[in-house]
Amino acid sequence: MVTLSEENYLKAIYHLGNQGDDAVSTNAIAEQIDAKASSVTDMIKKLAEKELANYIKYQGVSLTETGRLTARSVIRKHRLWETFLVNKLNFSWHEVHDIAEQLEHIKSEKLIDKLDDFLENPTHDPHGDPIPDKNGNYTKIKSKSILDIETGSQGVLSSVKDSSKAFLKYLNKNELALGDTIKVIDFEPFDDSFTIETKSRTMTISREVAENLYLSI
Amino acid sequence: MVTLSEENYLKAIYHLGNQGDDAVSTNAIAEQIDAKASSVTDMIKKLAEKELANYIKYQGVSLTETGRLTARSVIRKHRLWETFLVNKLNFSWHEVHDIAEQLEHIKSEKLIDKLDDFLENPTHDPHGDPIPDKNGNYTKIKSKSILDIETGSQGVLSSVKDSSKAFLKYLNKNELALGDTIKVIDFEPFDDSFTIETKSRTMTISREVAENLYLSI
DNA sequence: AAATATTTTTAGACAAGGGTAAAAATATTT
DNA sequence: AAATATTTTTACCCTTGTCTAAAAATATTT
Ligand SMILES: [Mn+2]
Ligand SMILES: [Mn+2]
Ligand SMILES: [Mn+2]
Ligand SMILES: [Mn+2]
Repeated sequence: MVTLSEENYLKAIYHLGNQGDDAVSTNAIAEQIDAKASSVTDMIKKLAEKELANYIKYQGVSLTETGRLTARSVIRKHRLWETFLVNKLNFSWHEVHDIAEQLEHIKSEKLIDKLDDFLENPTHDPHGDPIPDKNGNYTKIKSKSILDIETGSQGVLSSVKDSSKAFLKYLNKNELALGDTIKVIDFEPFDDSFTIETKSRTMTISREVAENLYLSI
Repeated sequence: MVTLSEENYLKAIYHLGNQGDDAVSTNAIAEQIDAKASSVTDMIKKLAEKELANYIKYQGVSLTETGRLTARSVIRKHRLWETFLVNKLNFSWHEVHDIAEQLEHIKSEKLIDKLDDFLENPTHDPHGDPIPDKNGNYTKIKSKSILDIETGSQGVLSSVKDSSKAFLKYLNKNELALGDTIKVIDFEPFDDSFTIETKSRTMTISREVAENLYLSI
């Protein structure tokens, strides 16, 4: 039995440490989870005790195979629930994270499998992130940040790196949505800004925004 | 802020004590919640401290108006989720209780309102129990247990008093479902059994079963 | 290579929720 | 009205998950 809190830690380690492969620092987890470093040390010990994590004092923590699979199962639930909230209940993509953060901890294999079917086995959540299948497998759409795309070429907005409410609301305000075709028109070295063109208009975005928009070519 | 555990206690007191009006004994709650009496005493004190319950030592506990509304809100969530599980995810009515027991604690007003709309504002859950509205109001379908119905008359199965897995599976096996028209054909005083007639067949049921079937005339 | 700064761990405390065992209060029998 | 039985409460204890403050280890500067 893995507790709600343990699930949150596993997810944090997974995301911070390249799917749990790389060692993650106590402080990094503390910031992500919004807890103190001492609390994180305690929890890490418990995860190691349960063989969900590999931990060497002062050397950071990574996930065992079981830990990784558990993390993926939580992520699967999180992303399926987000998809439900947006596709079925008509939430906007900036409203769903906090609710999914709760729903991801509901314990029932059957529930999540039936939800998956009900949603017609979606492969990506409302933020363009891939949804792991029952076995934890998924394939990420090959895409590049606008930072790494040559001027003149175009692609389809397939995911956003930052899923914070603030960024998603910025995109809503500027009528940028997943699936939109975006062409990179110009790069301005003075302030590192980009000019992009969408179906409806041409606009300038900051480096910070460009960095978070991923296009598939 | 009312915790998950507090919500479960409020619900128990509500159900055991005539919507929280009557004083409920410590032992009765302990049995319902599956906890020890001493734990119940502790929690009751907390609820009284938060002004969710009225408590006099050795005299049992009832709900305050706030406590009652909170209980109804949890019941509303429970029954809406059960409806979702049966109507949208195709669960059978005997499988949903335990999952709803978890889902009822998800915190989001907006979620439950949108779920309500998505389900097209159902008035009753899969067991025939009424679903309170946003304000905690509901009207119970007027119905009578088969025990209290005269031989020869008929009605529509509108709810089941016992929602246990065992009883619901018995009904499934015997092809009895909400909405079925049932006619009470005979009463046998020897063993208090009843003979009933449904669209498809005539069958004999025990007193214990009859007691749990509610018909609206 | 020291000195200093930062990170991580340890030690000790606390609140929530639950349990045991014994004491106190209330109910039921005799 | 006692005696006995049952229920409820109290007094402690335990686990989970968190925190603060201090100690220890590791990193970074000088
Ligand atoms: Mn979570
Ligand atoms: Mn997402
Ligand atoms: Mn519950
Ligand atoms: Mn129900």
